[in-house]
Amino acid sequence: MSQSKRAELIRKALLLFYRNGFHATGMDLVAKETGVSKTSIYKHFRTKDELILAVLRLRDEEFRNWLCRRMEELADTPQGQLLAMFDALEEWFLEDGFKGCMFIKASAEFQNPDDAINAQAYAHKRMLVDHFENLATHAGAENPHALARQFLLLKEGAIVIAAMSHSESAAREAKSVASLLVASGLVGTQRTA
Amino acid sequence: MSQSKRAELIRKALLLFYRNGFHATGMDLVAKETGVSKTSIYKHFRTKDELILAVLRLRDEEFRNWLCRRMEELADTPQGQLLAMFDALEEWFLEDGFKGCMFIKASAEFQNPDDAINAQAYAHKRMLVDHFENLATHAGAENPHALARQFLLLKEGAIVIAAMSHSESAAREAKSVASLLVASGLVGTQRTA
DNA sequence: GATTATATTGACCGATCAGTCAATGTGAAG
DNA sequence: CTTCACATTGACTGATCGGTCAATATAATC
Repeated sequence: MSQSKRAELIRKALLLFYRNGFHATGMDLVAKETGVSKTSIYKHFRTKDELILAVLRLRDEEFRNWLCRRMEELADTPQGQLLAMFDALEEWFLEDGFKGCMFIKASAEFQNPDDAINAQAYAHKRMLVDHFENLATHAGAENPHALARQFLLLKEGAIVIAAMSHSESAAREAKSVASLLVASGLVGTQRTA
Repeated sequence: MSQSKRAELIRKALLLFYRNGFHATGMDLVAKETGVSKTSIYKHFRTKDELILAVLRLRDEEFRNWLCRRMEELADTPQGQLLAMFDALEEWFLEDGFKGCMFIKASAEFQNPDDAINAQAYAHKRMLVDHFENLATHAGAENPHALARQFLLLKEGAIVIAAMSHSESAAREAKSVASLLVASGLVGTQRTA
């Protein structure tokens, strides 16, 4: 199987898992939708869980790339980019087919802490918070780590509520809280940039 | 089937669904664990979805009762009770067997907005936010509705992160943000109570 | 105690689950 | 053109899925 074929298989599997859920999506459906026989799929992924892990790797790369890029495009200062995250989230919430965060859902369906899927889902969040902390540091925050964790809190809350309420308004609500945090945590540093 | 037997069945089913997930928990397991034959179960619940709805009704009642009661026990002013929610959440996160929010997980596993399970999961959140809004009103908040929505945001974010990280620290982080919100949204009203 | 209505049951249904295997197709080396 | 290594396949496995049914146990009525 060529590299591109494999990538396309993972991408199509991602859509199926994202739309229908992990347990609710059978490998027969994955085979039918991708046009690749189940035997071939199992030649490249020893188990369904391994396919899910590959899907999560792709999603992690694509989502973090998209979010970080969008934050950079929407603002040109560290604190501006932090706040712009919620504008990017709002765009995401408004997309057709938005169905919440794939990692939250993966963690919810595979709750065992020893499960590789569970661990990888959380790893995605840790990488995000690391990025936030970098930005917070460059923004001159008093406590970059704490600020980053608070931003993660707001981001996850907004995603969950957006998915459950089928509305994008949580993005703006989260941003208003985030603005307050930035104003409060950057006291004494450049706040007008 | 007596009322108590039925209630016990729902309670045991709740534990199974909470621990293993909805799709991942088969009705055969429910029958085995409750000691009630599958046929009897289906005499009282026409489908698995109806059993899940009954489970969610029980969970909604128990969880909201517990949270509201705990908030009242931990503080005696409206704004104190709002903030005490995060102390209550921390207690919950520290409980053995804490596995996140059942309604978030139900919404994640049944994503179709037309699905009764999806609707009922969100209804739970709306009832919570109504309670928050009541408290915010009595606390003299400038914009009780907005404050309530922000509290929901923080609560859901804290739950998701606590479940994913297998740690209770998100409760305190959320409370620190909430304190800032209360201090900022109650300007001009009694703030020392 | 006989009769009737209701609960409950184990066995069973077709469909689907994750995963496998013998057989076939395919492309490169000789 | 042959051979050989490998990729791909449809058909199949036993287990489990949600849900049903004829038969049995139970309890109330007369």
